[in-house]
Amino acid sequence: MTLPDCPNFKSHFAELLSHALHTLSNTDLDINIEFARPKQTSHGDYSCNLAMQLAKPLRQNPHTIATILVNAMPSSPYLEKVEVAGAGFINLFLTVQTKQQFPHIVLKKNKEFGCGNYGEKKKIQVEFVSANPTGPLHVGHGRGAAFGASLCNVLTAAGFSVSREYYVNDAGRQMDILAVSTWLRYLELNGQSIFFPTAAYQGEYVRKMAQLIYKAHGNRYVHQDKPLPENLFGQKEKKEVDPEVLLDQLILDTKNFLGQDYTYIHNFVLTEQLGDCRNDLMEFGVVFDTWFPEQTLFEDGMVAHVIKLLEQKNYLYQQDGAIWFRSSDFGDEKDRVVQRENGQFTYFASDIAYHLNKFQRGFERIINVWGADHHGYIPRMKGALQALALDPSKLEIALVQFAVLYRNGVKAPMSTRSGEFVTLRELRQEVGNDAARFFYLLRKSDQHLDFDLDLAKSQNNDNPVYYVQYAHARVCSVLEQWGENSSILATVDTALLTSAVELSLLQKLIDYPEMIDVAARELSPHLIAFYLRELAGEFHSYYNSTRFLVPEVPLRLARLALIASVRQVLANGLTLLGVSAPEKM
RNA sequence: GCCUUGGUAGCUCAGUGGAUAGAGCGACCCCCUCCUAAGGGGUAGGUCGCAAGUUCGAUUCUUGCCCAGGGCGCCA
Repeated sequence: MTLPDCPNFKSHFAELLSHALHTLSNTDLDINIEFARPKQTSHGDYSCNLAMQLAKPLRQNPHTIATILVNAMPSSPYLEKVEVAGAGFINLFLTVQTKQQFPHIVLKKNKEFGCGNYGEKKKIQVEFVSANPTGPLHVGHGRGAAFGASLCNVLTAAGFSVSREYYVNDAGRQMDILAVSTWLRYLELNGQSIFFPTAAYQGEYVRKMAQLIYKAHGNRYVHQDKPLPENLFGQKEKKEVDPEVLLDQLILDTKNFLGQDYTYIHNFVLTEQLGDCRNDLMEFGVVFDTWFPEQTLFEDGMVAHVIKLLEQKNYLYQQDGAIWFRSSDFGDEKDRVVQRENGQFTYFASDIAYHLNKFQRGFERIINVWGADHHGYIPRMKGALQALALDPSKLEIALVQFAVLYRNGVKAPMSTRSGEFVTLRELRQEVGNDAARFFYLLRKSDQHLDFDLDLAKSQNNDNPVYYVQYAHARVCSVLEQWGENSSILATVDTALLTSAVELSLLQKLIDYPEMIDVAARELSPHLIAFYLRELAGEFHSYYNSTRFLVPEVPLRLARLALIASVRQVLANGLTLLGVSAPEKM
């Protein structure tokens, strides 16, 4: 017997049971027929609780129903037997021959094994990271990057046409604060004794940018011909003065003072930080199809357009000098400002324009990967979409919790503005890209991640990533010692794979495509990391219990075909996670 | 106060409306004349936060409570 393709056993069995159900009852029972993978092998390869679900509506005991269903089930070439057990479980056992086909399927499909058609080539956009270019990426951003990149890989494998996007906040107040901070440091380099506000960016990288400007242009941006604004000097931060208000005043002063030169400083720091960010992510194996600058939304009038639209639909009003959007009409707790009293549009305003733009680009699904601290932002964004008569269900938000860092058992500060944080680059250098990527995905994205830096940095050999990679390297080593062309393994006889550990390993291979499918449906790339650890574990057991390079040629070939399949699946999974699959360790 | 996410082994965390709740680390005991010991096998370790409810069945769903993280800006 050969399997034509990679069958979806669960849906196949569901059809069989559905057929049986129809012969049993005329009533239209709307029951989802689901299968579980029992922990105990004596409970079969798949088990179904359909009979228990039917017990109440049919008013019969589940065991009787199960027996009737099993007798009415059409036969399947894949099934060895079907048993009724326990309280009324229907347990299905695959034939050994069916399982033994899988090395052939895996080795024939190679990199394609696990790919599915759930996505039906639909266009889907995933926006992630999108950190403000106001400083180096920190380990929190790293989590979003690792999650987003792997999610995109999984969605691609599941058959979507994925577009990866980074939204660049190059137009906001934070960029102004960075530009001013840099200019102040630059003034210091020029011997000016000025006051540096605590609310400005304190990081060392700001001084470095100031030095770059100083080296290239000397005192060009001091504008010695006129006195510096008074606000730069002697401003003790008094308690009654809001430091943010002070900062806004400083931005205004700086813009007025520098005139056209302000644009130079602003663009310089933006280019520097964005370039740094891009390189950092590239080294981390995270690439984007589109870098979308917020600035363009202002330049091409999109923001003005969207404000006008909302105004026409009467969703805006003026109060306290600002313009508000009626997001509370759409379930938000309160209305939100779109234009500040000082005339500046808020981040929210340009974000509405951005999302209108996303919808206009024709994506069937739009996924935003946000830090969980933005969860309160969701109702107003969806509200804005509704106000614009766009379908809010097309927009899905995947929340990623920030990583909370611990150093020497103490929570490490993670503020970009204060300049105290562990950067993604530092983390990558200390634990390596592979370990960092894997570590991030070893827990659910929407869960808090307690990241003990000392442990992570010292972990190295204990890190689960090496466990998985080692399994891959071991297979490579065995195949190398075997020394023949492994392409012949795709067609060798596998009927000699009969031990418990071999059958369990075969079943694990069978599970892979379904695991990918679930990971895509649930936007959960962490499932891959868990799967790989289990597969590697079963392989290591196999390795220790069974010798592969045995003298008997047919047995040797069968076992090599199995471990070559394991290697392929490990490599495929690691690729989705953005982790390398080394041939030697 | 409101929103949100958690509370599962000593620690870090998976998992599931089903059958005997798992892994890694840590502890203890074994296994290299043998394809890489970055490995394997075993032992110990649990009131699945507490209490009600729904259900044939709840650690899983609902509600309440306790504890903890995060969010509640004319920042992004």
